[in-house]
Amino acid sequence: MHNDVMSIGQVAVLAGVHVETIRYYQRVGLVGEPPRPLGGIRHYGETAVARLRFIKRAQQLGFALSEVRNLLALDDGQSCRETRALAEKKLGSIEQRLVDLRRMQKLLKGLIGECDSGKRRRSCPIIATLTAAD
Amino acid sequence: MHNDVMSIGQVAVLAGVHVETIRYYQRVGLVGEPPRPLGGIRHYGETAVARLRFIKRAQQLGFALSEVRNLLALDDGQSCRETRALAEKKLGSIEQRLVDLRRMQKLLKGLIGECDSGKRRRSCPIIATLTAAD
DNA sequence: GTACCTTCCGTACTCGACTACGGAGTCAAC
DNA sequence: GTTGACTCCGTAGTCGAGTACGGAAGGTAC
Repeated sequence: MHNDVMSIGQVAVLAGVHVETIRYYQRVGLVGEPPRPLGGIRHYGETAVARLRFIKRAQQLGFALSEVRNLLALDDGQSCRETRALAEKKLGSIEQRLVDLRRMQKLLKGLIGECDSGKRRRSCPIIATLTAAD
Repeated sequence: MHNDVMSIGQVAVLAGVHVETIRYYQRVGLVGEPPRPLGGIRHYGETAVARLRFIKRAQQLGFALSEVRNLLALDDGQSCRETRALAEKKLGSIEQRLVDLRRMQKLLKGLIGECDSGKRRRSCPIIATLTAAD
């Protein structure tokens, strides 16, 4: 370990992803494939692990792979303004999603509360709301 | 309109969905297909519109079609307890999603703030964080 | 009666991020 | 020298909720 002659399986373990995921990233060009030494097995280094971790972290922040691709292009760390712009765009979409989810949460909570209050004896308020003519 | 001899297109307009969506729901058994009068065109009634609206409303509350299917089975409005249980389960998953998104929001905000503070001159804090060895 | 719109029906495709499968080759251990 | 694990590679399938396509038949307006 910690050298430059790792197999794809070792890289996968270190990066915390499945081998198939690495292959998939290679297919879509998110990570490169090291040359294959004459019909042998490809050797990977620490940088491969680092790149995979980068991808996984970005995903955890909510970035899609297509966006991660852009982030990787800014990997030199010199283009802070572009990176910041991507982050702000993502933050905006997350906040929109939060708004939507909070609305759903509120509605559902209200409906569940109505069930509890037992005002409408005859029919379930949730079903009644879903069925409402308007 | 407002009768029981509507075409699928009229139903679609009234329910606010695409014709293809109705067909799709028919395929997956979410809504039924009225009989086809001898090679002619199927007639739909108000109940079809109501059912589609029910589905759309449930979706807006965050229910997946597979869950809507369960809700539809409780459509008599008599099984308030089961309905309530489904709503609470959904509420729970929405709240989990809210937790996740708030975490992302916080992290992203922090990173963007670091960009602004300009503490780290040399490299973009966002990239640096994504790249971090640990 | 014909041009045009809609319906009917089946099949296939979309997106995103993988996961599964299968056969062949490679490598290390025993 | 063979077993068994791992790698390589291509193709195909998964999930959810539709969307697209295309040909045939039904219905309507002029």
